[in-house]
Amino acid sequence: MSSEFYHMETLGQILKSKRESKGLLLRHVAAYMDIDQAILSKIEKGCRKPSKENINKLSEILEIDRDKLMIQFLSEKIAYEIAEEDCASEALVVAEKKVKLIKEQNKKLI
Amino acid sequence: MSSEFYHMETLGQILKSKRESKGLLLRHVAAYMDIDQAILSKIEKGCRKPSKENINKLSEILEIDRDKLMIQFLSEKIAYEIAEEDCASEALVVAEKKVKLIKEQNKKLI
DNA sequence: ACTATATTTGACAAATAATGTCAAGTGAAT
DNA sequence: ATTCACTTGACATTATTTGTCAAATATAGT
Repeated sequence: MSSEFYHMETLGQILKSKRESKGLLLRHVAAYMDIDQAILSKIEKGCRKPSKENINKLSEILEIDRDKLMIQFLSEKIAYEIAEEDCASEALVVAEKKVKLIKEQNKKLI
Repeated sequence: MSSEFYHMETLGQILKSKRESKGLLLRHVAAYMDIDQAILSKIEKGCRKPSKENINKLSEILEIDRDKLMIQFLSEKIAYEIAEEDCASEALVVAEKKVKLIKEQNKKLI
């Protein structure tokens, strides 16, 4: 039933497998991103959160759709933040409504 | 169409209206919570995030269902964090899947 | 096993953000 | 004008995040 999610890739796994499939070393990618390779290693290992700029650079050099990476990044961050709460799922449903509302309001301002 | 959300109350509004309907002053509630009343004022104004302990105390003294407050709190935090992203809604859908997965895995560990 | 190279890890400092405290400020009611 | 409730901003303190570096570990070739 939940088996479809069992092998859900983490952001780090996506990044690492893509980097390796392109034959790039940590230092190549880190140099392009202008960060220490230790940080990139930790991002791949999931011990460190990438910044948005990191995400942008990674999507460029690894040729991964930026939205795909960003969705991965945001969803991991959110899930990690709230998973311990019993009402986590309900909060997400309400959050979706709020996001839609905020977006509509932003539209009107343009 | 989105009018049902138009008057969606914020956490601060819920807290303030409930406090006032109970005839409590900021300093009463703040004393019970063991925080400076300036902080409580900012929480009601939305300029300050309450801690989980704050939420617990508030739900007690204002007699608001703790889950209702927590959902309000978490959903606001999440929506605020990601609303600027185009892929915010998609991220929330993925986050829900991840939360469910994490919860199932936690069950198995018990 | 030795070497060279790639990756991972931990310690530490620096920068940034969250939090608490306080006093001055605003506004409404008397 | 005084009082009371609330709000705001400045400031210090504390916690968290971030960057840097070197040592440790793993991996592959010989």
